[in-house]
Amino acid sequence: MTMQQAKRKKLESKGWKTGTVKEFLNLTPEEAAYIELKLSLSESFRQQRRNKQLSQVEVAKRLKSSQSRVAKMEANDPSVSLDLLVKSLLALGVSRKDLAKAIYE
Amino acid sequence: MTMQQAKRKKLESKGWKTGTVKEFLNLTPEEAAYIELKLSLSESFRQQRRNKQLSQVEVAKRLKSSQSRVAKMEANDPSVSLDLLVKSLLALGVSRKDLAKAIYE
DNA sequence: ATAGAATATGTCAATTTTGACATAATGTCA
DNA sequence: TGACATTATGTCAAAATTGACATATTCTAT
Repeated sequence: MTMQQAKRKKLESKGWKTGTVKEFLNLTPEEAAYIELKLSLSESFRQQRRNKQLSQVEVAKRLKSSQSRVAKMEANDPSVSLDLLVKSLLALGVSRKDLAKAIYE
Repeated sequence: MTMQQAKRKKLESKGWKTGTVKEFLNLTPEEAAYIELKLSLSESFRQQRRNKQLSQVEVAKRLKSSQSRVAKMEANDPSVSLDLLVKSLLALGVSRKDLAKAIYE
């Protein structure tokens, strides 16, 4: 399985249906970068939450959000903004440095 | 002039009126981090545009946005999202690596 | 000083994102 | 198995963000 196929599968498995975001392989570089960026943050967020042994309900309370929105953040749902992901990571205590790290990989 | 005073002035001079974002010095660490983050991206954006010798009108065309919105991005207006800033930077050709760099400083 | 370019600011309807809710699906453990 | 916790998915009204427009202000030449 190539790297591109892996990424594609990862996206398709979530809200980013093939038809919605067009074909992943056809995305312009910046579109692709944006989506991958969100994916990275989404994964970082779940990781942070799990490291802290918190349920989605508990995290939601901290963020003054809801369990369903937290689930969507972690599912990389298209309705979730970068703003929300970044604010949430910061709220979980992630430093700006770690954020930068999460963004670049 | 302390560092905090400098930052405060920078924020107050723009849309982030003292009453709106409360007192800068009273912000929680994550609120402060979020605002500073946007400020960094906003500055990076202007820098990118100037390096490319583009007017706001020209950049707006590339981004399929408007001059006024570009001005607001650079003014770090509260109505501008992280999403917009990040998408715009990517559209100007900034790599994910450089983005991470811009975020951490 | 004055024209014209560039940038800033205010407003608004349309679009997007939000928390919340209901409910379904999955996981866990006795 | 079955109760119970956790996570996922769909929907929606409220809130936030958007591009666009008008207009004001600032900058840059001559």
